[in-house]
Amino acid sequence: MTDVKSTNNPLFLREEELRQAIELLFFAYRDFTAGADQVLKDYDFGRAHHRVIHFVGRNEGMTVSELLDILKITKQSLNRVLSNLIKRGFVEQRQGEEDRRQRCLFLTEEGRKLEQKVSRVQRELVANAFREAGGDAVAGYRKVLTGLIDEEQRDRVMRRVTKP
Amino acid sequence: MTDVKSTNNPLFLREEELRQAIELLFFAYRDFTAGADQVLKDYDFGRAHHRVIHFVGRNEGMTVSELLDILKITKQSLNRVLSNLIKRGFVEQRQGEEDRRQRCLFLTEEGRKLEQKVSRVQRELVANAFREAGGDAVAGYRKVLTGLIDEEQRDRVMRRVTKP
DNA sequence: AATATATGTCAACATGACTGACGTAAAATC
DNA sequence: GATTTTACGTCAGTCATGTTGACATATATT
Repeated sequence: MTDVKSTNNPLFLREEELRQAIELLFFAYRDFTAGADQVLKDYDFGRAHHRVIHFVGRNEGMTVSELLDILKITKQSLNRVLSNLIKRGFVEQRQGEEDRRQRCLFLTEEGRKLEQKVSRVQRELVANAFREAGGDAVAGYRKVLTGLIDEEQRDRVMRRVTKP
Repeated sequence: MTDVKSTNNPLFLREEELRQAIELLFFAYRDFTAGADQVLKDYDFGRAHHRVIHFVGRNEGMTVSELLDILKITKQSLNRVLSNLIKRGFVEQRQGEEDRRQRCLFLTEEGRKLEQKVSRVQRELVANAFREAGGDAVAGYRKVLTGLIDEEQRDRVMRRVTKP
């Protein structure tokens, strides 16, 4: 039987390298989200609330359907967390000026405070990782992660990420 | 009022850079998992099953508690998916030889096939991103993601990731 | 012999996703 | 002006996956 693991088999090395990259992403994402989750628990909010606060914070005045498009969840799913956030005064809605069917979303003062608090934890984690890794590594991180985004939507997503 | 967004304010640039890095991670992870989820749906398996198959595949003979430690979920949670995988013949348990309380976990032939199938989708995605980004970028990706892993456990996790 | 550990299991519950159906107001189109 | 489409909300039921807490069983360790 052929020794697939032979050191000189470039295909195996490639596969192993890819498997490691995949696992690395799993562990990094797990620990990356852990800090924010901890803070949110004090408010009885979960990751779903966080995502709403994050994206509304970065796109003040965005509509509900824009948010749905980013999150890729159903409106019923969104509605549960969104109406909760509104009821508890972290997010507010204003009728669209041009199209009055739209509900434009904004963070309240309270919402902005929470966003800052949670974001800070994550930013500090990423800042440390960036500092340790160095500028070239950061550029590489960006390149690779960009390449992981669904090609069909990559441009649109990247415009959203880098625009605000 | 001070213009916090002034182009010459390095603090703002830093914060914006970090926010973009965070969002990038969110979108990349979302799309990275989408492909695997699709395949798993055909088997009526979810992400939880995938994680078990992945880690058992990469650590044949690992014990239940090792797996629990990696996944950071409760044994009750694990048990639901694990017993399902066993019942359906994708994973098997063997009593530990040294410590007979332990249940060592292995993929069956069927399990290995599924693991390959799902892994392949993800590996192709990552391979494309790596190819587009280039070798230096890949090194940077690894450095940064490693830095995102909880410092306390980083060495242990990295040994696990790179060992097998 | 007593205690600790590895695992399994029952029961109840929370979160956040889903589908499907239906309603309402406003915009767009015929 | 009537009709259709769009943006959003909502009710109802389901599913996947996580949680706590309590308890059982076999095996190791002390």
